[in-house]
Parts: sequence; structure tokens; C-alpha cells
Amino acid sequence: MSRYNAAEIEARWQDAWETAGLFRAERKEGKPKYYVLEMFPYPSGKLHMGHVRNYTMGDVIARYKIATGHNVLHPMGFDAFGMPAENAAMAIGGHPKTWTYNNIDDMVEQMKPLGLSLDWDRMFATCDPEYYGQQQALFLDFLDKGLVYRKNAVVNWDPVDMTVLANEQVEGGRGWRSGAVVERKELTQWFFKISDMADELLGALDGLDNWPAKVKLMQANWIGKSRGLQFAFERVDGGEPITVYTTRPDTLNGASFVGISPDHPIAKAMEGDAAVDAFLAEARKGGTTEEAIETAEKLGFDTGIKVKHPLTGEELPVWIANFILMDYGTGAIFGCPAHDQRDLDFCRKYDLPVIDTFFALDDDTPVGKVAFVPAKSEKVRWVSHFAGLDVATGEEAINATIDFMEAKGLGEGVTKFRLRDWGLSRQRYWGCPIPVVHCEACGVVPEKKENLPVVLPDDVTFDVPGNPLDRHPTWRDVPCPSCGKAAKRETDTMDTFVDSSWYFARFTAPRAATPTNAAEADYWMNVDQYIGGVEHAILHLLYARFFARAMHICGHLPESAKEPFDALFTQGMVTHAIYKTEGADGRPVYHYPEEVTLKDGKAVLDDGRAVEVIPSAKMSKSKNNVVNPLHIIESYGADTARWFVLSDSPPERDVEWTASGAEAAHKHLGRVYRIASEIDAQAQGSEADDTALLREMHKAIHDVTMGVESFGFNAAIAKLYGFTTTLAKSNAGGAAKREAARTLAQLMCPMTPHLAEAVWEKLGGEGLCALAPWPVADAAMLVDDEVVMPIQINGKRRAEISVPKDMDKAEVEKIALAHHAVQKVLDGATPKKVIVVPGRIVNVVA
RNA sequence: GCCCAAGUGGCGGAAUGGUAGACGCAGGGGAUUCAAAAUCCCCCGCCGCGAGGCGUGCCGGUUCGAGUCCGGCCUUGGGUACCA
Repeated sequence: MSRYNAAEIEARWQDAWETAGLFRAERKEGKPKYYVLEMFPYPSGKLHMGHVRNYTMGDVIARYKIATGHNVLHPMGFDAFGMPAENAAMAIGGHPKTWTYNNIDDMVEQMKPLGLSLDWDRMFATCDPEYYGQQQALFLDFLDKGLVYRKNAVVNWDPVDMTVLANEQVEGGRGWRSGAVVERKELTQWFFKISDMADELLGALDGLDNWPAKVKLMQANWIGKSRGLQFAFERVDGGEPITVYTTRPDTLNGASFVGISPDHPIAKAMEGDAAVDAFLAEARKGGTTEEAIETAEKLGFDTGIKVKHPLTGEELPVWIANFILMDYGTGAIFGCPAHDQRDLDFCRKYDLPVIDTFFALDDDTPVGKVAFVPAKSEKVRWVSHFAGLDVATGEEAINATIDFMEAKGLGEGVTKFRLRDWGLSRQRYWGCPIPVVHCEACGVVPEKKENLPVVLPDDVTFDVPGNPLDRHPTWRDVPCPSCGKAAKRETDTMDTFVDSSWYFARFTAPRAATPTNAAEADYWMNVDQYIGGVEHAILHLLYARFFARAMHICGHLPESAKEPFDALFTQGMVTHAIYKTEGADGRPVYHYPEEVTLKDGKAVLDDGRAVEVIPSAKMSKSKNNVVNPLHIIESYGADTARWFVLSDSPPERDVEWTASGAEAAHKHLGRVYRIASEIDAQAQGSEADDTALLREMHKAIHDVTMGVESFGFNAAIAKLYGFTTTLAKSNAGGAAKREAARTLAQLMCPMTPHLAEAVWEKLGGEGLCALAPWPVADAAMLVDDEVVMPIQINGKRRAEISVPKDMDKAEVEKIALAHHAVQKVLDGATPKKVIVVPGRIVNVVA
């Protein structure tokens, strides 16, 4: 008897696939193509369980599609620009480029043993000049089509280090290195005009039938289409009227102040006045995140300016308020405290009036500390509505108000979107250089395409804060591409989201001399199945959808690829506890799980120091709470790791990584190997036993196929456990058992491809298991002749009966009512109602 | 704050509105063995001696029937536009 030796089997079959060139993708006519893609990794250097889970899922799909006769493209690359490389350079010295490419090499080494069906020939990293040079070409094309422009926008500014900080580098409103209170500062930056496509991006969500509803909902809310009223308040002092936008114009009678953003032109015009400057400085403290702004203490400053209410003529004060965003609407609002909690808090704080404009139908208590904000679809009673409404829903009132204001020529109904343009400028080194030159004479001049790629210089240091490109004269100072006079290169680089917004298209022709190749893109696009973490539900996926449209406009993708991902699956995250201690400088130090041991329920380091355990959270490189899957592969083999990550949890759910279970997975694979090895081909079995086994085989084919197609991998694996047990216990003959075991190998092949090949070969399967046509379930074999039907009495299960599967309802009802448990409860009475669901259940209502 | 999810035994989880707990882990018992490893078999939600009762985060609703649908909460997680 031979034993299951994973290391030997896996090396052998990986060689066999490599030799056969099984996963090299080429355009082929006559076979349907299938493009499966997992979100490519950031090269942190350590493969973690989340990666294994993600790529194994993609691999199951890819291998299943190969077995069902598809020409499959399954590529892999690296999202290689970004902050961690610069952080590493600052922390441990060295160069981001060296660090990144070393990590890529390490990760490829860690991925290859998994036996993934990847076309490694197509691999690239976004920090390859060949890739980002094409990205620069795309940028120039977008510029040409008016899809990119410059404007001012705020960034997190560290006033001590004098650098821009990423949101992640702001901790509790302070810079992570300097500890200084962060300020919001305006800079001129590049933007993609994604807002022009807001309506289209929203509308097209409807067509994405194979996307999770929750992702579409999140994107729809993010784009945030709303219809509201735009109108102007006349200033009492005769100055420029203040235009406001509101989605609740029906509450106009409840207005008690006009609020403007600290970045509003009126606020800016008041700069210079000491009190105003002091307030603006205060209002600009803190980070730029929506969360920071929304949860910050509400601050206001009375400008002294008065405006006239357009309907009542009443005078309202104009306040600068820190919670009003210049980016949304017009940067000015009217405050209606009775029906908006934020406005109410503000008015209570600054002692402004609160005016109820409507009440609940059955309650007319004036607003106190809690604003009355009913759903727009709810009917309310109006105190006095200028359009003459009494009882009406918010929606009706909004429409009536817009009509009323339009008729009077006081304002107009306007549709606005929450979605803002995508700021792509980053004041950092390790990113794709923005290919433009700033010339005093010519202004902003695009770099010539023949000069691309604009390559990052290698001779940079990270010993002082700030962007090294800013202080690199030989790279920065260049002649103007237009007039030839001395000029300066743009030293900002692109957001790394740009890199990941078109890599899927580049995979179709990764070495092309243009961003894409039309024939290849036509053939391979779209991505048939995209798989990745749900944390990318909004930004990455929205940006990629925008990019596909923009690339189509510039002729780089066909019309049909405007929605680049036909089907999307968002897997849950792999979470793990975070282990934290404090460094000598008081900053937190995060430890890898393998550095920590649990002793008497307490976590300690090797040197005995106690570690603070923070509850499970997304595995993250900045928190070091990642688990190295390599030791599972080393001790049990890749198939065990693959089987294990698929078996334990539904793929869309978060999974907390634990060590137990890998052992069990390995045992099971050994069992399959042994069962297959021990089948006696000559053994005779009864026809009944053969049929029983083959019936179970067809049920397994059916259930596993359904499971694979619907991402129910854990359920498919549970079925395979059951089928393995059935096979082990079966008294069927050798021929039937060999057929069943070969089918088992095929069904397991997407998940445990190496073991499947070994078993397949042992049982005389023809060629490679990976290429064997996927088995098809025989519908006739799926139904049993007898079914067990539970009997409920008043919805509670009391008994069960076994009846032929197609017995008619009346007959079933008769047998059920005759059952002694039913007789006992009925006690001679007639039941009120009997419900028979054929093949399912009987419910007697007594 | 706002948007989106999730919550079922000791644990991971299963369940087209139709027998709640499939399958696996852990645990308990047994077989095999000189012994062990490996393997195989049985038990395993809670309360109760039992009959039986109670059970899918909490409260309410729809239904012959709710883990599943609806309303309201609670908790946890993700996103919140410069982490990727």
C-alpha cells in the first residue's frame, strides 16, 4: 500500500503541467474564452492566508472552466507602487525599488508551490517602466480628451515635518511621526473627471447582473444622485448673492441661518481679519477624511453678513461652519435645525432659533434636543407650507416646493451627485510620474509620447521628510517640450489606484507597445469573473469602471468593455488578532503571530514580554497581523492548504485564521488517496450496491457543480466528504468503485489538483485529470424512489412518513392523518386545514 | 456621523419560506494492537429521570409554517475619496 506523499506528488504534477504548457493562454478560435482574475496583490513580501484564499478560489473557477471546455486566461501580477515601500526605505534604509522587487521575487516563490493555474508569462508589476510608461501614455490621451484637469483641493498637512500626509498617517488628528496637529491645506492637483460620468456609472449598475447587490448599492449610494433646489439668498448689504443647494427645500420655512464652508469664497475674502483668521485656522485643524469632518465638534463663526429669506423676507445670519464641505453642492447651505440633527446641534450651541415646519400626524411636540427627521416617504402634517400643503409626504413636499420656486423664478430644481472628481496627485516618490512639465512661458506642457516612459530616478534618499523628486535637480529641471526653455517636471506622482484601474486590460497584451492591443483586448475582454476583497467594493471598482470608459473614449478598449467585469465575487477577509507592544519612543510596535506564544491564556513574546492583544481585524501589513501559510504547505502540502482555506468558511464571509483544521484536511486527503489505492478492480458487487454508489456519485456531481458555480465551495467540500465516506463503505464492485473514485478525483481537481492527478493516474484515467471533460450528472439518478416527509402539527414536527416520491397529495394527506401521532393530537376532531407540499412536508392545522 | 454587511451548539459552519445544527474540528466511549502510531465504529444544542419543554443576537410583525420575509434596536466587521 502506498501512502499519500504530498511533496512528491505536487512537484511531479506541477512539472507535468509546466511541460504541457497547460496554463499558457493564447487566442484560439472554436472554444469559448474565459478570463478569470483575482485582484492582484501588493508585494508586501509575505504571502498570507487571505492571498491563498483569494487565489485558490480563482483557481477553482479557472480549472473548472478548463474542464468545461473553455480557453482560459488566468494571469497574475503585482500592484507594486505605494507607501509601504517608502516607509520601509525610511525605517530600514535601502531603496523602495530594491525592496519591492525583492518582495515580488519572494512572493512568486511562495505562490508557485500552490500549483495555481496561472499564466506566469504574462506577469508584470505596476512599477515596471514598461507598465507605467503605458500608463503615462493613457494619461496624455485622457488629457487630450479633457478627462484630466487641475484644480485646488485640500490635503493633510503636517506643519512640523512640512509634508503631506496620507489619511493613514494621521492618527487622532496628529501626524504619525511629528505628533503635530494636522491641518487641511490647499494644493493645486490633478483630477480625473469621473463626475462627468456619474450618471452613466450609476445607471450602468443596473446591467451588472452578476455583481453582488450590496456592492451595487454601496456604489449607488457613493455616487449619491439627488434632486434638490438651487437658489440664491440676496444679501442685505447688496453683496454677491449666496447660492445654496438643498435636498430638503420643503423645510425652507424652518431656515434659521445660512452656513458656508470655511473654503467658500466669502470666507476666503474675509481672511486678514484676526478673528476670522483665528476661526479659519481652528476650523481647518484635523484631517481631511469625511469621518473626521463629520464627527468633529461643530464650530461656527458669525460673519455679520445678513441675507433675506426669499419667501418671508426675514433676515438670516450667515455663519461659517466647519462641517460644510466646499466639494459638495455649492459649499453653502441653509440650516433647518428642526429637521436636521447637525443643524440642530449647531443652533443649540450658538443659540439660533429652531422653527418647526412639520409634525408627525399624531404628535405635535416641538423639537427639543432631537431633530424630527422622518423618512421622505412618510406623511407629515405641515405647519404652514407656501405651496399650500397640509398633510403630505416629504417627497411630495419637495417636488411641490421645487415647482413653486421655479414658477416664481426664485430657484430651480437641480440634480447633483455626491461623487467628487478623483484627485490623482500624490506628493510622493514611489509612484508613476505624471508626464507633464511646468514652463513659465507655456504653462503646463504634456511630455511628448516619444519621451515616455518618464522614468523615476534611482538616486534618491529618504533621510528627510518630503518628496525626494522635489529636491532632485537633474531629474526635475528639464527643458520645456514645447519651447525648449528651462522648465520643471511635475514632481507629483499618480495615486496607486490609477495603477490598478487598468491592469486587467494590460493582461490581455502585457508586452504591447501601446497600452492595449485591439485584437487581444477584443478577444479576451471582459473579465468573466473577478474576485477580490469586499474592502474594494467602492473605490477600486468604481475607478476601474471609469477607466474602462475613458480608455474606450481614447480607443484603447472596445465599446463592449465599458463595464470590464462581467461577474464579481467579493470574498470576506481573513482576520486575525493584532499583537501590540510599545517601542522605546512610545510608538506602537506590532508583532507577527509567529513571534507570539500563548501562555496560560496570556500572549507573550519569546523574551517573555507581555503583548497587548487587540481583537481580530483585517489582516494588514501595517499591523503585522498576518499569518504565513508557507508552514502549512511545508508540512502538509499545497493541496491541504487549498482544501483547508476553501472548506472552513463560506467564501464571502470573513474568516478568523486558526491553526486547527489543517491537520484534518490533510488526513482527509490521505484517506482519499488510500481509498483509491485499495480498490480491487476485480471485485464483484451486487447490482443494487453498484446502483446505490452511482446514484450517490451523480448527486455528488450535481452538488459539487452547483457549489463551484455559485461560490459555495464549503458546501461542495462537505458533499465531497460525504461522498468519500459513501465510497469507502460501499460494497459495490470494482468497476463501479473505480468509476466513482475517478469521478471523485475530477470533482476534487479544481480544489486539490495534484492529488486529483495522482488518483486519476492510479485509476487508469486518460491523459491529465485537469483536461478531462467535467462529469455531467444524470438527472434520472438524482431522485430517490421513496421520500421521507415530516409531519407538522400546527407548525411543529411530530412525526414522519416514508412515501413513494410521486404519490399524489390526497393519498399523502390520508396517510398523514392516519398516523397515530396525528390521531392523538386531533382526538377525533377534523383538522382545520392540511397543507401538503409534495416531496417536502405535511402540515396539519388542528 | 454616514453608507454596506454579518450575528445559528464548545468552535468553523449547513439549511429553494418546509424535519434547525449537514459536513468538519474539539470532546466522550469503543474496536484493532504486546503497546503505540495509523485506521475504523458509536455518541455529542440546552433543560428534564422521563413524558416533554426551550432553542438561530434582542423586541415586535407577516405566514399553515420564519434562521430565511418586513419594521425597530443591539453588537461586531468593512468603507468613508491620500492604506492597498
